[in-house]
Amino acid sequence: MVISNRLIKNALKSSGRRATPKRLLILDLLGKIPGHPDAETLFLRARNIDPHISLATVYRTLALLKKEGIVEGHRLGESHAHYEAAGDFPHVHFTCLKCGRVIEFKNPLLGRLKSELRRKLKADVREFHAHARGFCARCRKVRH
Amino acid sequence: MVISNRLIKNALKSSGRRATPKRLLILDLLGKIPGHPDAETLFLRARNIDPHISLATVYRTLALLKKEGIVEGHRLGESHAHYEAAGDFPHVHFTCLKCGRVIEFKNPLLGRLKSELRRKLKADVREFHAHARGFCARCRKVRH
DNA sequence: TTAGTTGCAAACAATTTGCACGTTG
DNA sequence: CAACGTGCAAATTGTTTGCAACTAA
Repeated sequence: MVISNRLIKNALKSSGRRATPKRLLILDLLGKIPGHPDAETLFLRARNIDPHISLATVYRTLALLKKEGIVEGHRLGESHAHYEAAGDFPHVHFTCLKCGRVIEFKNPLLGRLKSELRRKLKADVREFHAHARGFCARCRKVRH
Repeated sequence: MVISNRLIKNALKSSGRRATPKRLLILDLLGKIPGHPDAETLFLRARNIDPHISLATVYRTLALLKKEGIVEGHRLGESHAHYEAAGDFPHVHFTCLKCGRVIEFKNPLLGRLKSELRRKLKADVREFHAHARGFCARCRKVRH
């Protein structure tokens, strides 16, 4: 999910925010790093390009982009959050308890579930996310 | 979701763990406290009954019960975890961003999604949880 | 020019851990 | 008695914040 810079600039500008190089960099990395990087990973990767960027800026940017609905944060592991560009086809995140890899599972049932939720609860659903944990096909066999 | 003490005792004993009064107390409270209490709430409630219990014990017990598959922990808000007895009919947790209340939404699509996941990924799915955030029917009208 | 942004270090909140003592089987 | 459980305080982890300096519109 890569997001065009112009779209972002407008989204930010319209709420009085600035599209600074650091913000664009973080967003760019979010589109380029495969999987679902956490704040630390984004920070390290960003520092290769902009050596003076701070972890605080990464967190502040992620918080901002989340508020704008441009990125989503999920707690895939136990402790810290992982981020991804929003707007992709709805999917379940499956985390393997042994090897740790995250598999995205796309399925139309998710979209249906979301609309059911909207309809039955008469709620304005802003975020929707499903997450599963277990042992992936590979690891379930070799689990000591 | 109340869980019988005998079941627990056996589950714990079989893995070399002891069914201590403190552990049974916490489990009992998990069944009795409505909604999805967090560790702090459980701790305060437990202290009314067993004044010497510590927060560390609550956390250690929750971790243990989670490993045994007896309770589930979810990150409903942003920061800390909420807990509930496991094994209930699968449901979505909807959190209202304004009033904060949590609504459980039961729907058969969830069960179907879980089996699809199992089947397509050939994975051993241990936990499955869906979570939504937004504005509930009441709050969406009055959102200033 | 001025409101918005950033780095740095300190603050925070939730959770975990080391250790000495208590408890259970 | 041997292994497990617990309280306490200290440590850790992930994230947020105050503030002075900086920068984009």
